[in-house]
Amino acid sequence: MPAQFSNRRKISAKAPPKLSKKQSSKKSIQLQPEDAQIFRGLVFYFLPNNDIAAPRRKRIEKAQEYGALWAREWSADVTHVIVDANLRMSDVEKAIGSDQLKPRHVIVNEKYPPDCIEYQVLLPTHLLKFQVFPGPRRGPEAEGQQPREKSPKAPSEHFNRSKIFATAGAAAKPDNEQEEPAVVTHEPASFAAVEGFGPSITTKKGENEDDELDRIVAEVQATADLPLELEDDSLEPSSSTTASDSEDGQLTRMQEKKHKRSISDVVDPQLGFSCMRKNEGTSKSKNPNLRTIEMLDKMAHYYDRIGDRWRTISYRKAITALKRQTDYIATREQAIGIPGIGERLASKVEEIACTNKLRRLESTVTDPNDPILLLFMGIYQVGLPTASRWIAQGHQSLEDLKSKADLTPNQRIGLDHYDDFLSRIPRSEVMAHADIVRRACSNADAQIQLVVGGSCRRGSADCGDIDLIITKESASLEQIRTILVDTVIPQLFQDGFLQVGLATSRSRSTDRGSKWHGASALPGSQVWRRIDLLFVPWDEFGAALIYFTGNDIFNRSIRLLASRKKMRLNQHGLYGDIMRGEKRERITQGRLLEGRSEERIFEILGLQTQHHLPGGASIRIMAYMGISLESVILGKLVAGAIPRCIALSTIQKRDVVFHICEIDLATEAATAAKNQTTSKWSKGTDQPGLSPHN
DNA sequence: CGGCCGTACTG
DNA sequence: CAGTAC
DNA sequence: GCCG
Repeated sequence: MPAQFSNRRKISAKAPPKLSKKQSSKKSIQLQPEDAQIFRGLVFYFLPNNDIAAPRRKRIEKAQEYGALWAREWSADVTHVIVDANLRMSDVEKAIGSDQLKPRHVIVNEKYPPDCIEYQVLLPTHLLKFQVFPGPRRGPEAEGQQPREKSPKAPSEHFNRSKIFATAGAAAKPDNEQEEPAVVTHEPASFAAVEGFGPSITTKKGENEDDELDRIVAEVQATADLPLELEDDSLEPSSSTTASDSEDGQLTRMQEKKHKRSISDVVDPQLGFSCMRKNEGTSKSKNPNLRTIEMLDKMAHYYDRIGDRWRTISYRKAITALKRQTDYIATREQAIGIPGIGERLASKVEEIACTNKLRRLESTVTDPNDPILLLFMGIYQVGLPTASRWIAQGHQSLEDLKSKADLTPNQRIGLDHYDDFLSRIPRSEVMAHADIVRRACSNADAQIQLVVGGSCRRGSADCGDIDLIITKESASLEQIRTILVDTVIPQLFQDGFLQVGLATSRSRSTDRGSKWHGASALPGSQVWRRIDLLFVPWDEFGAALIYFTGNDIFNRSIRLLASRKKMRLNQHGLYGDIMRGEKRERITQGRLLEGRSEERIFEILGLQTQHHLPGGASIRIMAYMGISLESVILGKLVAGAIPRCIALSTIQKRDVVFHICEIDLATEAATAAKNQTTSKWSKGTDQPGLSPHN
């Protein structure tokens, strides 16, 4: 549905017929001279979005004079939401729908346009004066909230002194500091934190689950100082200093009293949990660093937009690291200890903590093409080069692209389903899609196995797309692909489930195709979802699981780790005896070390997964980034799917987080024997790869 | 200072 | 090959 | 951007 715009320039100059009908504006708008049109290319959506009230009408007209388009209805083209002063963030969400609000949307109050006009420039949008305040009773730390200004100095000094034994409790709150409510939430929040990961995971949590969680967390605390060293630390020997330094900063008050270097020195049962339930639908993330993360995220997007790949990665790494901090990071010293955060980022973290803004960021927003670039890059199959080219060609809106730009077929589809592909998919819907595909697979071949990968497998409450890993015991890629391509996929098209194929390895070599990217829609739904199928030969299942589960940051880390160990990791397997040339370029293909077992691959890489504890229990560790597999297991644990769980905890080593699930071996063995074939967890979220390895 | 994952698909 | 995506 |  095309948006309705009201702007004389647009209508008269280009006169697309479809836009003309809403041209009810009584008096025509007097456009300012071209070079004064600071809003050119921007699309404003006002709230309330009408010109009934005289002052607002005035503002709207003014904005249009300076080149803005007024979106009469909400649409994908909207770049800015201009909110009346008496409205709050909650009103915005209510009016537009929080699922429609994307990070790329600039939300500012009514003062923004006139101020910009006054200074004849697009002002930074995050300035306090332009901010729309959070709704009533939303938690004092709700995003966009302004923490009280604090002295930049005080926290730093505090930290210098208490570095060694900085516990979270002490660290987060210098004495002279009034308690930041968000920080205090630690305890209660950490319990609630894990909620939402139950097997059914919808959005609501039952109280019984909370109770379960309480119990489990209590147990973790009870057993948290088991003597245990997972020192192997494949990375480097000198690690212990840096590692413990950074980890010390993350200890919770629970461990305050411990002095020995027992597990409690490195284990924080809450660590990592914090990122498990990020963006959980309505309930906001409780991460105390949310504000900082948002700012850094904007910087990352900025660098992405200007094509600075490596800075983008650095920022994203820092964000990942920050996300799993349970404490508010307010100072350079504190931040610099975190792996992935160096001096420069640490300074920025402190700046954000102290001033609640980032000067560097404000100096970036001024390019008027920025919002358009962002808009265009949101299209599936459109990156920076393409987006820039289009802008250079004069395209200003999605409408322009639709009618005038030359698009590849896939880009056309991406454009037609712009909102669909950019919206998040609730976990429950991901499962529903997976179930449909699974059923179709079963009909074709009962032995086919299907695992949901991607962020879903990492435990996210919602996902950007649907990743399905498809394999079959003892089957080759060719066999699996044949079943899918010849039978399952055609059937799913016929059922009306699959809508289109986007990357299907049809044109090229028919032999080695291993992926199928397309779009699907639930019966009765008009919403198209991006769905990726990965065909995996049985022997490569483990490697494929890693590839398709890790986020890209995790995959890069673990592959880098492999290459440092003269190995190579890809979606097919882990290879050894790799010879690399001058610039790390590969000389030899290497020989296959392991491909089938996810756990074995971790083990070979030195990310040991099995440890034995005194008392006959053992723990199994999977090393996914931040959030993991174990989050899924954890959900199952909560539901009692795994009996006799002794404890759960998490350890961070550099930039890898280990989630630990301690399980009573005897019970585990008995259970495993009983359900021989995975049936226990093979419902969607889970996979054989996690079963005790044999 | 130089490296920063390794691969598949499209045009 | 470049561009895009995972 | 970070890291060695």
